Amino acid sequence: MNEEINHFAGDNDPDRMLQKKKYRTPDGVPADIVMFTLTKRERKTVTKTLPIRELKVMLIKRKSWPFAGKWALPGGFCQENESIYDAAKRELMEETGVDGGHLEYLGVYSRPGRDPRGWIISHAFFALVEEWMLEHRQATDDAEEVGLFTIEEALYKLELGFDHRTIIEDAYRRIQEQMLQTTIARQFLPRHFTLSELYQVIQSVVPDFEEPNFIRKITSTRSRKGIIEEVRDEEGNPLSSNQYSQRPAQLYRFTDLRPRLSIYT
Amino acid sequence: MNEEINHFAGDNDPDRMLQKKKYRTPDGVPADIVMFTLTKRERKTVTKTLPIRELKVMLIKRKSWPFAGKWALPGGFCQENESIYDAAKRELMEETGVDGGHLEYLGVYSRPGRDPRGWIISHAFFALVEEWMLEHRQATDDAEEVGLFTIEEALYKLELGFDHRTIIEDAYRRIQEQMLQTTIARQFLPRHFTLSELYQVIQSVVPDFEEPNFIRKITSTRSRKGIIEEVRDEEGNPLSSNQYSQRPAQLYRFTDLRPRLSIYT
DNA sequence: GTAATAGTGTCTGTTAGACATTATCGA
DNA sequence: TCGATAATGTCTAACAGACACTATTAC
Repeated sequence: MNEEINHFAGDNDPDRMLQKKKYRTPDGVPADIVMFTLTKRERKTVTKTLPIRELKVMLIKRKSWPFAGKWALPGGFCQENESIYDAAKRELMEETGVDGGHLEYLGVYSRPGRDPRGWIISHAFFALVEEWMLEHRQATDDAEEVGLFTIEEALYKLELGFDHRTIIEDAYRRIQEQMLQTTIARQFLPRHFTLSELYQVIQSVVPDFEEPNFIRKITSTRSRKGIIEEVRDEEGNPLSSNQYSQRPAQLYRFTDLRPRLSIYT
Repeated sequence: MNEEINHFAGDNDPDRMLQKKKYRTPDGVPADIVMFTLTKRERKTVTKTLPIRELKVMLIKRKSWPFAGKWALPGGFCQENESIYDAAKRELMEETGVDGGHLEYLGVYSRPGRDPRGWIISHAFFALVEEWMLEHRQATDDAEEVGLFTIEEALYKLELGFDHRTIIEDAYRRIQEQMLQTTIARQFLPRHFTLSELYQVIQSVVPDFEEPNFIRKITSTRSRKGIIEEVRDEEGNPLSSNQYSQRPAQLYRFTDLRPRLSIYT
């Protein structure tokens, strides 16, 4: 607490303060974004089937010092007239050309020496975007190379700049947690979806999620059925889709309900 | 991304960079700590009974500009040679004189104009400390007034400086979430505790947690009994305590197990 | 028909939730 | 003895988990 009191050396005039600082201040506060997307790839089979989905992370290849030639997270410096979240939103907009999507704060990375340019405190976010949103950038901005990588590639095969490997690890842990504890799965699904699609989305983010009775459980237990609901047309007939299967499957959508989880209940 | 590239204007020498920055940088990056404690008050009854527990938050009364005379969270500025977490730990140590305790990152507060001293980006933490740890400060540091308040007092009765009301709201939400989803209850309990004590601790942080069959549920269901275990002596006899009741109650301790929660399972 | 995915029937053992009952000890 | 808290008994309905079975469509 004493630091705070003395930091500005008793000067009570905010306008003159900036010239009188006694302590070193950070050299920059960027927002870095771990952009996740779920790629869809058609399977070449005879009959209808679900596309293969795979979780990917978007990285850029740096052109200048530091870490030139290495892969890193997209990011940009925060400015005085915006919050860190604003900076992240702006950055996301610049990368995708789209305003929407899920953007969530991940944490702060401030280990001394993490950035050779000086005292740079980075704020990490993760975003869930659709695959087509990333094509925007590849088309409009040819200054830097853009790549989509699986988590394994990003973590174990690529040389990453800064402490971005740590950030991606943390982001991966967090998206897995959120996938099971919230309804962010909706970000990777159309508004109406089948339960197989939902199950597949969950599994592509959390590979060891296995629930043999998934459909039964989510539709027939009082405590869980609330988070999704059947889609019906104007007359109240259930809507179904046979886009991915011979037999049509019931369509569902997420409700606004969010159950409260507890280890004790 | 372009910001990042241009930020240092192509200068590749880190030593000279600080003099050549073209953009304004933050004026300070403090760590503010929401210190929670659970006070224990003996009940004056004839027979043995559990003490009354109440969640409190520790605030200090500011002596100087800005917000002189208002209550605020304890905090201190982060220095160049430490991480934000280090700064928070240092601050916690200064306030309590103790090194341990639970300290967890809460988030960043960076709304422009939030601090009249300039561009100040605050990082909030929350800590769980024992009541006696706060007496240290009251004894050794008489420069500023220290107070322990209930959440209701802090949020609705006090005039708080900065955006600290928002921070306390967020911290309260978070500690409630963590109380139900993790085993942070252990921070407020002795190493060995009775199930009534555990139940009471949970309830004092999450008042609307009600589980009439709490004891039954936590001891007899396979999925939940793993997080705690009975305490036994060397011969394997169960240990119990009649500190708070006539009939002795079985003592338990937390295990290291942490169940994975999911809205789908 | 066959293949492929959607969805239900059925069975057993476990859990939830409510309420009554017994246990242990101090005063 | 009574009073207070700890812990178990008991009963019904709901749920979990496994596996077999039926349903709907494309080809």
